[in-house]
Amino acid sequence: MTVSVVIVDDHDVIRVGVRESLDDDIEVIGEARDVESAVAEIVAKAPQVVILDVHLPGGTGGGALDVLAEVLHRPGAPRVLALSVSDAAEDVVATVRAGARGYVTKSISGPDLSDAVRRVAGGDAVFSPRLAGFVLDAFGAAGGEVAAVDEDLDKLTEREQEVMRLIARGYTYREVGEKLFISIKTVETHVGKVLHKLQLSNRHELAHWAAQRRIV
Amino acid sequence: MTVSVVIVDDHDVIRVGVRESLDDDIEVIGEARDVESAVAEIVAKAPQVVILDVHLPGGTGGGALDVLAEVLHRPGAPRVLALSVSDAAEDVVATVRAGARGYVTKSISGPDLSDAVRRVAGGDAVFSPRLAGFVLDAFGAAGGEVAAVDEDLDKLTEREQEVMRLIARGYTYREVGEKLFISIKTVETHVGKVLHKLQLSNRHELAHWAAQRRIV
DNA sequence: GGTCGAATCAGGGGCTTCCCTCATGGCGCG
DNA sequence: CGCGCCATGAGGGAAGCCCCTGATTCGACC
Repeated sequence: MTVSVVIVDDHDVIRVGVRESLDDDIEVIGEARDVESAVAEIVAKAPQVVILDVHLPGGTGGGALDVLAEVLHRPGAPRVLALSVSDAAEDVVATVRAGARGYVTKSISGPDLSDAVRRVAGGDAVFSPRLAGFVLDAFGAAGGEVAAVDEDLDKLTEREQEVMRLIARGYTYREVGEKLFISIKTVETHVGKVLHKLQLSNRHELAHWAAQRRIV
Repeated sequence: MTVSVVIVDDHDVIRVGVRESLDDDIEVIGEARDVESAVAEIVAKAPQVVILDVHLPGGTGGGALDVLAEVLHRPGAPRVLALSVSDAAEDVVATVRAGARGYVTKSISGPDLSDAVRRVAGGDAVFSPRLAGFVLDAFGAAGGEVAAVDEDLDKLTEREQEVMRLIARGYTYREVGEKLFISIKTVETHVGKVLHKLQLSNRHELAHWAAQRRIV
């Protein structure tokens, strides 16, 4: 039985690589390079599986998550296999929570990728060995916890996000104030609220937090 | 005139993608997936151009830099086009200083990649538009400066590197002192020397510096 | 045996970070 | 209209960061 797939990745080179690496019993019926065209392509072509790059330009929720949100709630939704260069726990967990049925890194071999696609099409969940631990930790241990990871960012107001980004990049309070034309004390207030809302204790953790979700 | 190339990348998918994206007048005569086999392959096949992934496993100097060091000093050395997901200034500058004749990111299109290969083969230097600025800054402004970037790390003593790593991870001076069983003042001294030797001005820049070379 | 670098540490000064309280003006919502 | 939320900002304090000078010990090297 052949499996139909749509490939979503913003890098031409990688789309070609994925397409050429897949076995003959997997048919590529569409490709897309950003959030908007991915959604359109998936709806139009209705593939069995979507191979989805996690770091995708466009959209508002961080790329791939937008596609998942848009596509999975429809009837006859495809199974989604996430493909990423990142093996950061946050990325994996967020993507799986958003509905991906598998998550493999780009270091996967051609045959293994084909195998992963077939297994996802058949209903299995597929994870690279080193990622399985993250997923089990996040779901097994947490029990019924299904809180969305991304809502953290939504808790911040516009201004807070703006300040947060600059702080995460290493600017001092003074420099942030000069950039945004506000006083240093206002910057302090914003930073204080950001740290509190995100349950962080200092600017280093904030920088790390932002780096993990590629906000910087 | 056809151009001969060797492709070096640890990801099967990307090697396939690059190979398939190249025009017919570019002949792939070899491939490699780590530092050691890359050097062997390049020496054996003597291609005109090497397409080299910047983040390569193996070796001691951070992957691609090892390959460059090993290959470029020989007679009849190939031209090297660096290929990377990263557009970080440090990566670019280090790679170019090590002898690469071009640097493009994986977001490049197939035709553009082929064009870049041909131009590098012909002796041009090729950089993605957004990277050109970094290169010009690093070389134009610095004049005849050719200092190796990696020697920066060598300038640090054992103890300084140890302290540097912990600071880069966000530990406070006090915490570093407790971890290493030395006083906070000694930590301050070490950090001061590290910052001076690396020409950095605070611990945030240090964290960024360390992250760029994957020291953390 | 003297010199030099590495590692250890102290004191102090100036700035930055983080937290606390408090206050004002604007804007939307019931 | 009052209530809450947001953005703005002030004052003050404890802790952290960065820099400076200066000092001791120890081992390596000539």
